[in-house]
Amino acid sequence: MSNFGRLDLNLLVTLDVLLMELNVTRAAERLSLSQPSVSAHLAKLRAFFDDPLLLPGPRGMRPTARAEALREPLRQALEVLEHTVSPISPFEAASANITWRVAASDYGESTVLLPALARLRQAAPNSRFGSVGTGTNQDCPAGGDGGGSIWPFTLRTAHHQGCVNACYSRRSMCWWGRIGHPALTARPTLAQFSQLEHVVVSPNGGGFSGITDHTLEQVGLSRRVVLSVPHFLFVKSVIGKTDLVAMLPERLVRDSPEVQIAEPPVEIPGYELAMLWDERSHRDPAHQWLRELIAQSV
DNA sequence: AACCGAGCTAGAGGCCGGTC
DNA sequence: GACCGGCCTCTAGCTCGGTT
Repeated sequence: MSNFGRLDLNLLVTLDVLLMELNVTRAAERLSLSQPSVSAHLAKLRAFFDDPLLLPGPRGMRPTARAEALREPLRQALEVLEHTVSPISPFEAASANITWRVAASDYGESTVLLPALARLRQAAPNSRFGSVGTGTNQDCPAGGDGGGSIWPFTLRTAHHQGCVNACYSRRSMCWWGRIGHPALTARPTLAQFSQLEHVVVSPNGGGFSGITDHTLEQVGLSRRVVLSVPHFLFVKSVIGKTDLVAMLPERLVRDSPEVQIAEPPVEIPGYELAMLWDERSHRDPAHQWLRELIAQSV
């Protein structure tokens, strides 16, 4: 149809009802239009199809052969359209068969995803769950195979423009070193603390400063960061087997037998545990369901 | 603000089938 | 055949909302 682009698709709805009712007045009532309006629609349809479509007959109208040929394909096409534009149905986790992908650091995996995993498996047994690392320069994930993506424990950066951010927990930082580390029992001054050899976690790779360094900068000091690693769990091994010390999330190492905690000579502000997700996934029912589950599990 | 299109009400007229 | 009722079509004048 060469002039299809100029066709008012509402006219097809009118035609569909006309072919069901075979009566302009009843079609108008069904469409909540006036009878002259439906009559005008019919006139436009006749002009478009270059066919009378409906002819006056005994007790109503009779469809032409062209109209009869249109009836079923039109009905099917409108059903597809109606389904396409109808409101999104609520997410049914029990029967859903989708794949979620979540970007998280190893700390996020152990403290956020692990507690959520059992509930996730129970509530959505037919769905899959993929944990992907927080690599360098990654933008907000755009959504998985019909599921979605979430970034727990990620600091908002320029790469996360267009993401929705929800903080669901505040965490504190503690000073950690190996069992028997002399510095941790000597209650060092701030200057002595700064001279110790530190290890930092840089999930994006290669960074040598963090919240602690920003705090020290404000009092005119800087610490010796001699090791930067991308994974939190590796730091546990490092500080348990060397004289390096680290400022780490309290929950990460509190059950580790090789390390001990000490009060740092300076108060380090805590951090927000947050989820980030693509704005396009914000209203997706499956995505909303997973976000809610993770938030409840933390 | 002017214009345009869609839709409304109200009214007139034509066509058709049923009834007397 | 005349009359009546139901239905369709068209026109006029109006409102309303969107566009220019």
